[in-house]
Amino acid sequence: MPRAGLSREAVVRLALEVVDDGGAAGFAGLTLAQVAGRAGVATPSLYKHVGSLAELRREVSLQATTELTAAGSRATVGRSGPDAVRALAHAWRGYALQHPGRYAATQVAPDPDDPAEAAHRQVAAQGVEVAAAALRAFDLPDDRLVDAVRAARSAVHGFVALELGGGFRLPQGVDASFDVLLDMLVAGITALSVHETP
Amino acid sequence: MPRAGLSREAVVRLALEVVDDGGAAGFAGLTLAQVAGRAGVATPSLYKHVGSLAELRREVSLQATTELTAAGSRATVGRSGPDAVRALAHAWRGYALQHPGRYAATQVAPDPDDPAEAAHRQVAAQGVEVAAAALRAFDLPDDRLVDAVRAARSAVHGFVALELGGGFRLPQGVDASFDVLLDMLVAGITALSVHETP
DNA sequence: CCTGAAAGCTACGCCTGTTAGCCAAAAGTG
DNA sequence: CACTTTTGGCTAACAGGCGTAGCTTTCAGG
Repeated sequence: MPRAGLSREAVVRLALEVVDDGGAAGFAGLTLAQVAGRAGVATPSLYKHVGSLAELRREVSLQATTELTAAGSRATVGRSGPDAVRALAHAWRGYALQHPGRYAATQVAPDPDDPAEAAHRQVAAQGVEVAAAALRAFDLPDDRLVDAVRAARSAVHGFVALELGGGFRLPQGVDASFDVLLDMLVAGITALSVHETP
Repeated sequence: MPRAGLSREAVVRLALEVVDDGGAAGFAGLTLAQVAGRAGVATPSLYKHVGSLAELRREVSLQATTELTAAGSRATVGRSGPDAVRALAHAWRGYALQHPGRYAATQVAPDPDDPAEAAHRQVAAQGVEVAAAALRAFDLPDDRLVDAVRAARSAVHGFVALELGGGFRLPQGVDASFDVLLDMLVAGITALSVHETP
């Protein structure tokens, strides 16, 4: 009986394939049996490379969050102000539409206390950092910056979540609605900065 | 052996208890075994009242959606314009914070084709109707109204989803951030109506 | 070449949901 | 009141999930 030549990285890669193939429910439907099936291996064999299903899910989540952060960072380099906000939002939505399963994995917040999730917390913080940097040109004070980042994340995540969940019945005009939402967001952030000048 | 005196309604009620006790993950963690445990009954006995776990979940989802729609409707009677938008948003968030499990149940969109989910589709449509009515005073044309409703749902749902999921690390200022988000939303919808006057 | 670690495997336990079939309790009927 | 039918429980069993224990085989290093 020859070996399959698995490794921790290979198992995570196969898990990502399973998540990708499962659509928006791919992350919730991730199962060790499916990963083992793709690897051509019996399920318990995976435990030689991964501690548990929960750990594998954390690994997938970390990978997806890293990708999402990178996409946001890539989209905003060389941009500032409203341009940066729109580019960031489109990058987020684009990632979510292209990788619905991975995007769902992105939305599990890491446990603030678990030391095993330190890396996860760090990359999540980097993502917020990217958003904050995109808003730098608005010159907001710290507490308003927090409000603005939260508003941006809420607007985009809410839209994408509803879109992926089938919450928008009329398929037409979804892109246009997103642009309208971004208009509101940009105008709102701009107003925030204006009101701050004494 | 005495009977437990169950009924379909009683099973759904117990399922709602399980969902409530499970926090934000209560809906995902709903299990027939837990419901049976609360009813003091063996798991297979539930099948005399409910066709499957999926059907029970649909029932819970229908109930929760009905409640959320009612809360929105109650909050907006006698209000219009920005006042109505804010009241609706606060009603949505209030329901989500008070009943995180049921709110999660609210977010599963009914299958557009399944005839068994006709009631679910109807009450979901009523919820959108309530939102559209709250925006009536802005006098938006139809396509802009769709954009505005989507923006409102996206902003509030996104905020609540991140809040419940632990996405906001700093516990302070969350209420204030929500109010800032609503300021942006109201201003954005107002701007939509202004731009429409030729 | 030999030894030991690593990577597979099977078997098992416990948890889900679900179906089948049995039996007693309740409800309807002459 | 007695009898029959329906109904709401039960146990047994199966499939499929995660996870553990222990065995065997492969591979790498001395």
